[in-house]
Formats: sequence, C-alpha cells, structure tokens
Amino acid sequence: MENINHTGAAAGTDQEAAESSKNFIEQEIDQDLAEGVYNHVQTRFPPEPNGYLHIGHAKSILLNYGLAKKYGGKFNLRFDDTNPTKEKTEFVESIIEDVKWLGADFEDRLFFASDYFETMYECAVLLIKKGKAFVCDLSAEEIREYRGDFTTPGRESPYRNRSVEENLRLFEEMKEGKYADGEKVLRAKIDMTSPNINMRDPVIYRVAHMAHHNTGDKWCIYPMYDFAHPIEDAVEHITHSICTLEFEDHRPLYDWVVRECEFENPPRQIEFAKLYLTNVVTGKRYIKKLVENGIVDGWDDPRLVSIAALRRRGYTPESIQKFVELVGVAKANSSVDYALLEYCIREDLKLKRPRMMAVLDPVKLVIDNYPEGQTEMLSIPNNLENESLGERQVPFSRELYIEREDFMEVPPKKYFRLFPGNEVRLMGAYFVTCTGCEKDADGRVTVVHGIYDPETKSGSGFTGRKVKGTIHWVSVPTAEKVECRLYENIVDEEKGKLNADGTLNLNPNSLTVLKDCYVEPALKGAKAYDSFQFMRSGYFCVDSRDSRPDAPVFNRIVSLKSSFKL
RNA sequence: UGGGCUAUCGCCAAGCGGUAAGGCACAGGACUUUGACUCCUGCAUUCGUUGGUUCGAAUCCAACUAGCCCAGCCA
Repeated sequence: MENINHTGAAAGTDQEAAESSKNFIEQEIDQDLAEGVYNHVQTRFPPEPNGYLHIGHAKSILLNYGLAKKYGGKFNLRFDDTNPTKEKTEFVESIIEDVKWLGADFEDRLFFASDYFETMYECAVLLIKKGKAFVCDLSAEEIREYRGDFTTPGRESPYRNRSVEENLRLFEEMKEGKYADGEKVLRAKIDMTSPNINMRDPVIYRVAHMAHHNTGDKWCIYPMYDFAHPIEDAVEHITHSICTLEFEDHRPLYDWVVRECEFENPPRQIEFAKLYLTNVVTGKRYIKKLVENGIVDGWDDPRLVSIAALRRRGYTPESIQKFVELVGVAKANSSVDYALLEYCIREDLKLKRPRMMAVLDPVKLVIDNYPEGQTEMLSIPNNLENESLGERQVPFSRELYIEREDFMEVPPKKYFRLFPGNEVRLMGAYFVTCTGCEKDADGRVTVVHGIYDPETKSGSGFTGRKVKGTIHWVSVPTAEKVECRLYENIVDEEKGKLNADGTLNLNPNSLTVLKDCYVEPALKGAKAYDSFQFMRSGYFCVDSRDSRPDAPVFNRIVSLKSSFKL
C-alpha cells in the first residue's frame, strides 16, 4: 500500500535497505558521528603476541579494518605487549604476516603498547597526584581476600590512604627496582563495594623484573591491561575500541581511566560476540597440546583453523573475508556451521581456478580400438564458466587411468558411468563404450576395457547421440604420480573442548594420505599454494611445506557437494 | 550467590509499534562435456515463557526461565 508513496523512488528504497543492513556497531558509529561525539573513525586490532592467529581473530581483524575503510578512517595494528612473561617476537612476526595476508592494510601504522610505557607511567603519576591511585603492600593473596566476592563487598586496603607524597615516592622506587616482584603494586582508588568487581581498586601496575621483547630491561614495572588498553587507544586517537563480550564488565573501568587521565575525545569501547566454529579447536591450550604430542605437524597443520593453517590448506583471503561478512556481527554467543566456511572457499575458487583431471583411486581403462603407441593432444578449456582462464593441451592415448568408482560391473539403478555395454563421455575426449573388465584372483577389477568412437571427439560438433555420464581420466604414459592428502577437522564434539579426563576427541580419519594418485602432466610444475578443482574430487592446493617440482603434494581444501547416493 | 550481557528456522542473522529479510544447511525439480556449477521450487501463522499496554507487539512494560561472562599482580 505504502508503495504508492514510493513510486519512482527506487534509489531511496535501496538506501533504506542498505541502512537497515547495518550491523549494530555501524549503527552506534552512525549515531556518534551524527551527534558529533567524533568526527572521524579510527579502529585497531590489538593482539597480544602470545600465539598464532586463528579464524576467530580474522573476524576481529576484518571487522575493525572494514569499519575503518567504510567510514574513510584508519586502521591500526597494535601489539598489546604489556606482559613480558607471555610474549615473543616470533609471534609478532607471524601476526603481522597473517594480518597482511588477510588484506587488512594498516599501512605504516604498526604500533606497540610497550612504546607507550612512558606515557602510561605519566598517567599513573597523574592519578597518584589526583589521589586516584595508591601503592599497596598487600600480597596477591591478601588482595584477593580483601576483594570480597560476588556477594560480599570488598574491604579497603590498609595502605589505601597513604599520602600523595608517599605514593609518589614509593611508585618511583617501584620503577627504580627497589622492590621485588609482588612486593608492591599500584592500585586505582575506586570503590571496594562496587557490585562490579573490576572496580574494587584494581591493580594497574605490577613489579616484574623481566626482559621485555621490545623494551628489554628498561622497565621493571608493567601496566595491567585495564589501565594500559584505554591509554593505548587514546594515544592513537582510536574512536571505537572494539573488543569481545567478556570485556563488557571492564567498560566502566575503561571509561574511568580515560576520564581520570584526562584524555580529550576519549575512545569508546564496544563489545561483540566472538566467532566460534562448530567442530573445530581454537583454544591455544588445546592446539599446543596437539602440537606437543605430535598429533599435528605444527601450528599450520591443515587440520587446524589458524590463519597459517587455512592458508596452507589453500583457503584464500577473499574466502575468509566473505565468510566473516556472511557471519555478521552481533552480541549473541553463537557457533557458526563449518559448512559456511566451506561454502565460501568453493564460491571463491570455482570461477577463479582451473578444473583439472586427477585420478585419486586409479584403475586402468584400455581402449582396445585406439592405435597402440599413438598419442594425440586434446584442447580442453581450463574452466567452462570462465573463458579467460584459457585452455590447455592434454595428451590422450590407448591406456588411461580412471577413477575406480567410475566403473561397476553390476551397476545399481541410476548409475550412469562405466559398466559393460554402457557408453560415457571421457571429459574433453571421446565417447567410449565399456566392453568388460579383467579381475585378479580376489575378484578385484584390474583393467577395464572399452572401445571409442572417433566421430564423437569433443568440440567436433557431434550430436548423433547423447550419454548420461562423463568421467575424467589421465593418460597412462604421461601421467604424473602425486600424493593427495584428505583432511577432516581434527576434533569434534563439544566444540573441540577437552574431555573430562583431559583427552581430546580425535577424529581417526582426520588425515588420509593417498599416494597412488595420477594427474595431468600440466600439473607437474604446480607451485606452493596453487589450487585447482579436481573434477568430482573437490578443490586441492599444493602444500607449501611439501611441494616438490617433480611431484607436488596436494592438500584437499574442500570437497564438492555430491547428490549421488548409491 | 551480587553484577553484566544474551534469547527470532538445524546454523548464522535482519528486524527498532503496522502485521517475520537474507545466507548456509536440507528437500524436490530443470539443465549439464562429471551426479559439480547454474537455474527454479519448498523450508518460522511465529519471534525463550507468561501476563499487560495498544486498533495493532518480535518490537513497549512487568514477572519468570535458560545460556554466557566476571572474584589474575593474564589479555
């Protein structure tokens, strides 16, 4: 009815549709911009360099980068390296590589929280001067006791009312290294009775005599996350500090810090739900265990979902971008079906990459009426749906390898591949009629026989008759023997969590190695990360670790969907 | 147990008082130089529950229920 009013206003309608598709963070940003809270947008991805990035991080990276891009703002990569006990340069490097690979361009804005230690120290001094922070001599255990619990309010520390001068002196001494680890901490003076435990005089600086991967031995006091993070954001003029749901309770403290440290135009924290994938492990603890026990061959084992693993498996940055886009952003905890990730890589590769012939489980097909010793070159399009991928020359001869499952001596109903008396098309070549097979003593088929019809050559325009089945093949004399690895997710059940007894639910078929595979000669020179669709077998990618020029190793990226059921 | 957050199809997710978008998955069918791809078709009378306000509620109010997070000198 109201369409009458919108007649001829298609543009407006589209715009409305675009508006309504904005996620909740974009809506918040729109409002901030409209109200003049900010006049620009600046985001960041702030990982702690204590491990490898996985698919869950990709959501945060791409979300932050996407927001900055959408609003014409900047996106920073910042290492939140305030805890020297867990951080390593090795992780810094892998994270930079992964973020770049994902396409999140931080240009020259690569920062380290540790570069702001001086500023943070000054902020702490400011708080002390304002009477908003104090040096506390309580031990870790005592602080815990004083903190109270969910139902009991905390008690104030006996050191809470030290004078500004004394606090200043003590904090200075902490910095100079006069105290041992754990002897003293700096605490924010907020409210020990707050129902939000984060506000019960949180520790904001601790003593830790330890070399830092970036600052070395310069500091022996390190700021805590709750104090450091808001300052890092403020220093970089971040407007929207996007983090995950578990930090919601920390927001009042975040706001307290930027306010008490007197930052102008302070950033604001917005939380979203983490990405969980069904049937995979993302927990560092679990993956570490798999690596240590040699169950996987490293953090980039294709059965894992670290960015490095996905890359090695053959996933493209585009496919992950698509995935993150389809998953959406919300505040409800959820677990996304792994099938969506698979859909995204299939979708990305299907028009991009060539469709080649590879036989994973070979059996010989002899075309008895094809001249012995003859080889002809056939032109086969690389991708029927994408002409720009061109075509290639494939050798054809009397003896071919075909897929064992493409022949059945006694076919079930609706099986239209090779069986005695049936005619099928050899992809890109000729029609061939099956005349029988040879078997060994165990009854296993060793050779399939057939005769071809020269009239039916592909591309010749032959329309005399049709066949219901088409099968792929590789010419025996020129076939390349390769290894193909089929991977399944390594863990399932309970979202990849540990069992009560500490063991993991390993999928016994998580890795199947097929050593007797044959591919076209064109695949001989395939390089690391080259990916192809092997007809009816799925998408495969040359393993970056095991690629050899003479015989590449192919990892299966994803299977094709199959509606054929016996 | 106090506080915070969440609840819309098997899985994600729009929706913001005017009568339930979309994607994945799944199921039929058409097409096909692979049973893939593509293309059609189907897939929530109902929005955690119960009440209330309203001409009208997934949207507002109340109560309840369930799930997640918080008691590191980790992030």
